[in-house]
Amino acid sequence: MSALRSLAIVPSVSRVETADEAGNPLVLRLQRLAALTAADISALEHLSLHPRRYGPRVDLIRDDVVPKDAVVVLEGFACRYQQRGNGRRQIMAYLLPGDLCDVDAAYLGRMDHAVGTLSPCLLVRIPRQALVDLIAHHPNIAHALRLAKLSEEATTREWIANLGCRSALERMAHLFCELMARSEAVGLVQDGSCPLPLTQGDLGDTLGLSNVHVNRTLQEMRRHGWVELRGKSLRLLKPKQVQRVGEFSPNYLQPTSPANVHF
Amino acid sequence: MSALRSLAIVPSVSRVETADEAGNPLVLRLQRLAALTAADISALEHLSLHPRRYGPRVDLIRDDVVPKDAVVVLEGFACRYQQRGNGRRQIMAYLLPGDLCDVDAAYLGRMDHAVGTLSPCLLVRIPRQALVDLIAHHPNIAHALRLAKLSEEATTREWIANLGCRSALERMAHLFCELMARSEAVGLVQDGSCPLPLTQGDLGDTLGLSNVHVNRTLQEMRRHGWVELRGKSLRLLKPKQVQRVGEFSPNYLQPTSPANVHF
DNA sequence: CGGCGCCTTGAGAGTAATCAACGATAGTGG
DNA sequence: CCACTATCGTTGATTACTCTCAAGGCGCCG
Repeated sequence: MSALRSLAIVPSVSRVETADEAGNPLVLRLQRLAALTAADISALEHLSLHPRRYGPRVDLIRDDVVPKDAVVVLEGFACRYQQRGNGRRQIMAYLLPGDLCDVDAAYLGRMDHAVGTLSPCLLVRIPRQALVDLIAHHPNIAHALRLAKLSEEATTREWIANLGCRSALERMAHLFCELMARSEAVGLVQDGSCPLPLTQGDLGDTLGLSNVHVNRTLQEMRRHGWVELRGKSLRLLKPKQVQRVGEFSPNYLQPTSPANVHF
Repeated sequence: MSALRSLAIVPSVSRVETADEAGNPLVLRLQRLAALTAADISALEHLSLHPRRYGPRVDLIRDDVVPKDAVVVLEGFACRYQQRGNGRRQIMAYLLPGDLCDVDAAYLGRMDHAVGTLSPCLLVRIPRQALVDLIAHHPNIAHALRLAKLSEEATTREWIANLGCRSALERMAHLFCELMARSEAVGLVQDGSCPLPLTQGDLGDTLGLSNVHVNRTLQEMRRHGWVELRGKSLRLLKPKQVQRVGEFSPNYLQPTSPANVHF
């Protein structure tokens, strides 16, 4: 893995700070999952050429619709969610920068859930055919996308465990650890802080808690000196303790192919 | 869909009741997802030739291990689960007859969860290579497996919604509806009853409830006259009401390709 | 027959939801 | 520039759902 990482290192002196200041998050993400050639990287960057800005709380793919293309998040947080009859909303997955939503759009029928932005976002929509071509001509990318998908599935399972057998405090600790790790993987951690552009209501809809209880749980975390929330960013002051409380282990976020498993 | 179904109908007079009395559940399952040729069906049946019996509560794939092959359930219930540090177990998916576990074993690294039987089971393990060959030579099966995977993912998301924003009674109602629908899809519903070879403890580990509360919730469902639990089978006496309470809609269980969506 | 696992019941404790109100903040329009 | 409004965060009081602990019953298998 460290071998793969070193491929990603670009001398920062020579880098121009462009629109994507920190590098293309999709490239950063997939580079952690498979070795990419220069051609692979430029193909990915080509995909991200014409992103569009979206406001917060905007639906990208509505429930019950047949999606036409995939979505890549470049900036901001989006999510998969379901609006329930009793007025409640359940968020079933976060889409962070570098995440690709519905790669197999080609095989998808009607959506059983919606996809929408949480914060303001910079997004690219990728037509079905472009995705098919990409996968056909770039086996490394295809492999990385498969692993990314496995990672998403594992994350979904982890959320089930989170909701099913942890207290409010434990759930929140686990979620914060996950967000920190995922942010780190796409270069969004600065100074030990990662972005958290969510309202307490959003957190509640994620963790199955009321916004009032989210508020009190956050206060408890602050009281323990575990976390600091300032602006829209999160800092873990005592990462080890938060991980222990949330029973967090980052393995599920970075799946490896059998070929890569040596020990 | 009804066109697909009719392909599956075999004159029952001419059928010999063999070990798999009700037909191969894997075939039944995949036939609902794609049209299969006689060659496809015989290939699937060939896979299931040498099943093995397992007792209840037996681990099939342990946590933290690199799985070597996929598993098909022919009889009984298995599950994906995670054992948590606090002594709790969270079940993250049920594997019913006809379900194929870890089709992409070829791409899987270490498991982040375990797979084990709940009830006594009849199972087949399918070596990686056999699966790769099957997919390569049977495009219809490959397609059906993709849809089955989508169905599993949708089910996992649905469980998140179940845990995150429903009461004990609602969760249980939803789960029972799902089990009934999935059983129906593989010919396991007889007389309005489907198999439910689970203990109340298993249900608790699925729904994020204590076994005591599962017991009381079951009593409430019986008191309402909604369900009947006898032997190890479940009958919905007032299916409509149970569906309403659980906000259940079966769409997520049977994904369709865009090509199949006409209306 | 004894033991074990599972189901059942009761009592009490605790966690989280709901309801209601107020404060802070940011964006909007006059 | 400031009032205005909406959204979000915070707090208190009360309710309710679910858990834990404890004990007894039932049925099955050795």
